This record gives sequence, structure tokens and C-alpha cells, in this order.
Amino acid sequence: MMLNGADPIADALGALAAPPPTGLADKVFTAWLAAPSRLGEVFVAFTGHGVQFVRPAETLHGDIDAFAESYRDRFGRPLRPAARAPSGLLPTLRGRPATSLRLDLRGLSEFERDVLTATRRIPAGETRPYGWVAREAGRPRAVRAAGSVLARNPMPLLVPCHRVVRADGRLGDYMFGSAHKEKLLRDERVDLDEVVALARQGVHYLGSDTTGVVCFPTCHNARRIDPAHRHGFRSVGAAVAAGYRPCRTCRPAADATSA
DNA sequence: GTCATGACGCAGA
DNA sequence: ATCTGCGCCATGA
Repeated sequence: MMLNGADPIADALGALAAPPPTGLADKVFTAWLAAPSRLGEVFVAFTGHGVQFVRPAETLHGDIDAFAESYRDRFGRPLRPAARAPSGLLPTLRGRPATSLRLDLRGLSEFERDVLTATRRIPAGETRPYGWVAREAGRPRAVRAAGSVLARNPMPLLVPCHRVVRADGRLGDYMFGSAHKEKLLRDERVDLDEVVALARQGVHYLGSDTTGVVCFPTCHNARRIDPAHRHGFRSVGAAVAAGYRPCRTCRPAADATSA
């Protein structure tokens, strides 16, 4: 007869299964489910550490096998269906961000994590340039590389990369096409027409002469500036030269001193 | 290690 | 207004 401890394989399996809440299956498989979102139905993969991967069903022809394959290409694990959604996922996908939502950023480089984390801090209804994301990620000159990270954002919508736009006021590209980017931003009430109108006049920042603060045009502080006290600037440097200081909320770059 | 590749930004034409 | 060219820098082949 087999005495306890006489079978190393059984013992090892027992040790693996030890932590009750996350069973062996959760150590091997990643859970997935389908959910409605602002981009239509999306497939979502998540582990015990949080959401890891999101893709619109439409871009995969509604094929869950294609989702599983692209997930496995990237994270090297198989998928299994989930019973229920992680906390905060469903409201966030619908555009109502939940603080309880956790993201699983393991398996990403430090730079990728920093870029995604910075992007996550952009409030709904506002935009920031790629250069802002690079600076917030701690690599002010890695602007292009930051764009490359967002081009393969594992969690669109949850990491709102659609809010990252070009410094000249144009939208820039989007992983599912810039038309979707524009739709998402307009749904969030970003006044793109205003941004374009300002950019046409070379204005990329707005300041208030009552507060002496200069902001990105979509910053909620900028939108409250009384038109009579509103001044446009081509650069933060120009605003600083005029006696303004960068907004502490939207943090426009305080670098160049050009006029 | 080298090299090509990009959801960028800016200056100059 | 557009369209270059060039610098930038993290990745993956």
C-alpha cells in the first residue's frame, strides 16, 4: 500500500493545489469572457491578478479561437471560459470607469507598464499628446517608442489609448482605425472641432489671465476659462514667457522657451 | 551585437 | 497647408 509521502508526484501535485481560492486550473489557464463595450462586443482575458487582454469581436470576425490564438501568441497560455467578470470590468467597458478594476501588467516590460499606467491617468473627455505620455512614463524623448507601445495596447478602452493624440492637434493613428478613435472621443464629449479650430491658428495651449495657469485645451480647467480671459499659446514656453505657469492637473510640458 | 521598424515631433521647404 | 527629412528610442528579428 502507498504510505503518505511515499509518492513524490502526488505530493508535488498536492502542493501545487494547496492555495484554495486559485486552483490548479487558474495556474495553467487564463479565463476569458465576452462583454458589451463602447467598441461593440469584446473578448476579455483575465487572471487572478487582473485583466490582461481585450479585443473587439469584430476585429476577430467574432471568432473566439482567433482570440485564444492571439492571446497565446502574446502571453503563452491557453484560455478557458470564465463564470463571471472581474470586479469593475463591465462598467469600465461601458465608459463608466470603476476604481475596483485591476489590470494584470505582468509579462510587460517596465517601459510598457509605465506608458500604459500614464495613459490610464488621462481623464475621460480629455486628450494628451504622445510626448506627454512619454514624459509621464519617465522617458521624455521616447515619444515614438511610446506610440509603438500604444499601437499594441493589450487593453484598449481599459487603458484609454484613444485619448492620446498628436502634438499638432491631429488625432494620430488608432489600432482599430482613427475613425473609431474619433467616435470614442466625441462620445466622451471632447470638442474636436474646437481643438482643430485652435490648431489652425497655431494654438495648442490655453491660459487664463485671471489664474495665470496654462493648460492643454481639453483640460477641464481650460474648458472653464471665461472667453474674455482666455489666451491661446503656441507653446508652453510662450505662455511661461507671458507669466503663466503650467496647470498642475493636466501638466503640459514646461520645457521649450520658444515663442 | 547589428539592424530595421514605427499610433511621434519639429524644422524647413 | 502639406510634404519631406531627420532625430529620437524601445523592441524584435
